[in-house]
Amino acid sequence: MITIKEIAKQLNMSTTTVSNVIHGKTSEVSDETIKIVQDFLKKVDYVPNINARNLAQNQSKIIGLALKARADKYDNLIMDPFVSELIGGVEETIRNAGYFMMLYISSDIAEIMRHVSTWNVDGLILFGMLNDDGIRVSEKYKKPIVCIDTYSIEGLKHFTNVGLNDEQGSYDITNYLITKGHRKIAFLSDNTTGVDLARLNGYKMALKDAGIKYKTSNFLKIRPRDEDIEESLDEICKEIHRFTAIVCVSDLYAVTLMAALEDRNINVPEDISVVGFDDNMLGKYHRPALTTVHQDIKAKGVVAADTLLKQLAGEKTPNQIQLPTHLVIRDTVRNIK
Amino acid sequence: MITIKEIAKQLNMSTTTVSNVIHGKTSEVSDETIKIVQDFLKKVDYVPNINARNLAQNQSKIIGLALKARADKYDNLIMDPFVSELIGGVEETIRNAGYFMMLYISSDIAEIMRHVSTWNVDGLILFGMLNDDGIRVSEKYKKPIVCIDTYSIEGLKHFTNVGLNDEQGSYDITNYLITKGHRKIAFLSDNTTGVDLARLNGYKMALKDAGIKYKTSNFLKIRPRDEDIEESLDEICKEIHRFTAIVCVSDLYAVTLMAALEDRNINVPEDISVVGFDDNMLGKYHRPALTTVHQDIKAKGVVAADTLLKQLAGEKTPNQIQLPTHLVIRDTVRNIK
DNA sequence: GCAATCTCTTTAATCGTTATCATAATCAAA
DNA sequence: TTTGATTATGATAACGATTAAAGAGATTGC
Repeated sequence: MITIKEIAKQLNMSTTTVSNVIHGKTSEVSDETIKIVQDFLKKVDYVPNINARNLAQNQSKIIGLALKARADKYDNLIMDPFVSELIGGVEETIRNAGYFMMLYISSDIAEIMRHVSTWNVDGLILFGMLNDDGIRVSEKYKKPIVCIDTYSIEGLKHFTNVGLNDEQGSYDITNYLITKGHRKIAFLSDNTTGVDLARLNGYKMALKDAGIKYKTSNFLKIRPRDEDIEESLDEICKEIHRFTAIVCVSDLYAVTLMAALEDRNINVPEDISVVGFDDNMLGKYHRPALTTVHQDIKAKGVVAADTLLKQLAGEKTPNQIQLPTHLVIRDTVRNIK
Repeated sequence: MITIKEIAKQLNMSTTTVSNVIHGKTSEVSDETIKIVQDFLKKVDYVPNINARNLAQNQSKIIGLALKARADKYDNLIMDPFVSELIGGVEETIRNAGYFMMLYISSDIAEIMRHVSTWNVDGLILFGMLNDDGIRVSEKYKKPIVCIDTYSIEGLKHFTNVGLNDEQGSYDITNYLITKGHRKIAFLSDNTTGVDLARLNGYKMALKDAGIKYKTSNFLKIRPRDEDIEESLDEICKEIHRFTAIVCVSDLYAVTLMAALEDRNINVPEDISVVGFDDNMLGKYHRPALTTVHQDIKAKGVVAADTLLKQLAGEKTPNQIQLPTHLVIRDTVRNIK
């Protein structure tokens, strides 16, 4: 690899001049010299040594994307088929801005922060990572952080969050069921924190606005995608007769549930209506096709990256950015009016 | 951020001594000094400046993972839901070995190589990237490269490839159909290169071994996931009556096809049998559940990363590593014997 | 007692860029 | 002709870590 010093020597000029040309400081260099240097740079296929540059400028041009991962491999964001869209959105955006992406998959926010300071990472995107515990660690880190899908109150005070109006989306689809005559509506999820809690609240609010009382027995708890999921599906299917519709916290669970229902000869939507949230392939190719709430997961990545880039450029950004959702009406809801 | 120089000054010793302790060169430093330095390092929470270190050592501890991406967003590896598993496999493996991962999503191999030399990347994993054209560019790059799912003859001469025995997997599932009495078997794919070609060949070979003649009309061409897919599905469904079974090049296409069949009241497996390849969620949650060929996509990433790490350590590795596949018999094949 | 041998520590060069400041050259105005 | 301003170029010190080579003390052997 050829260096600036070597180029300067071969062209009989100083490193400063070469460096100025590289950085387009045209006012400092004569047109003639600029041409000579540029031609030579092209000829020798010069690539800067980024370590030297970053050392001199105390920067890195790296943006970190940290994804939550638990030891339990089935509850691991990277195992979710649709994160790759988000990753793609982030990568594309930051590469267009001249940055690089370093990907961390870990549950240990302290470990990530250590990496991040080692590499002098310019900014960080946290996806699904930030609990109140992580805030303390992240605060030490003086560079911009943007979170995705965080509902931590503490976190929102300190960092920008990009997410959906999960509550509204969930409200809308529950309300859609109600307009179709459903009143006995269950909610299916595997936990009641973060995004899932917001979706649960939207569901509850729609019930309330329709004058339907929410009982805890309306909540169907499914196990995460692990060995016990079959057992919990079995329990859920036994409860099904109490409802005419089920709001699932995600398309994945909606499709999982529908497979289990079909195995037990319970028909969707004739016997029970099912709706999801996310609008991904899983529901799109299912038959009957899943009625669900659409979100643009790639856009989440793009917007988060854009926001971070703005912060790096010194711009102010809002604390909370909510991307829109909309209903996708397909074939899993029966009109029972 | 505290530097070695500053630490040395505060402890009244030289940077060399501090550096030696950091690098565990215990033979060079007295036990007493080691303890003093280590305690101090912990106290001030020292993190090395990686740019300075890499500059001095001419390395980067970065491994690049390059994924093919076309401008056409529907034929883009990162849009494939199941790449994320592979990414996770790579990341986990290299992080455990003290490396970092930089992700490139691009179709321009020259651009990637430029990034890679800028960053002094220690090694590279190419997924779906390497055509004969890319070889020339990659050869200039003197560091280890491991490919995933490459069938380029030229490429295999130069770089290690990690993949499946796609031919065998495809042979096996076609053969399974034959043992169930099928003889009029179509093959569905969107192209005939690389992995898809290998799978096509396996299918053809199984046909041949069973004394069944392959005709070009057996090949059903589906369009990639873009606007025209519906049109091509329509054409395919009209041809369906000529066959009793269809071997799809992937689970994704199998599921896409089955949705289209259902929309036309053609039943699987009563009217036609369908099999896939990959064994992912899509087929698992479909009803009837998809009979398919299993591959471990995360393992691909892990093995590729392991192989690269071995090469970085100076070990020799085989030119070609093929991971096993196996049949997953579910409910989309009818016995017509 | 003196050189030889170990231990441990220090000095200083190096990696490739950037950035500050100084110098040199050119030109115009006073 | 001096002065000042402008433009082009050069010399050199950072940036933070690694590392070869030299130096300083302490210990040993004869």
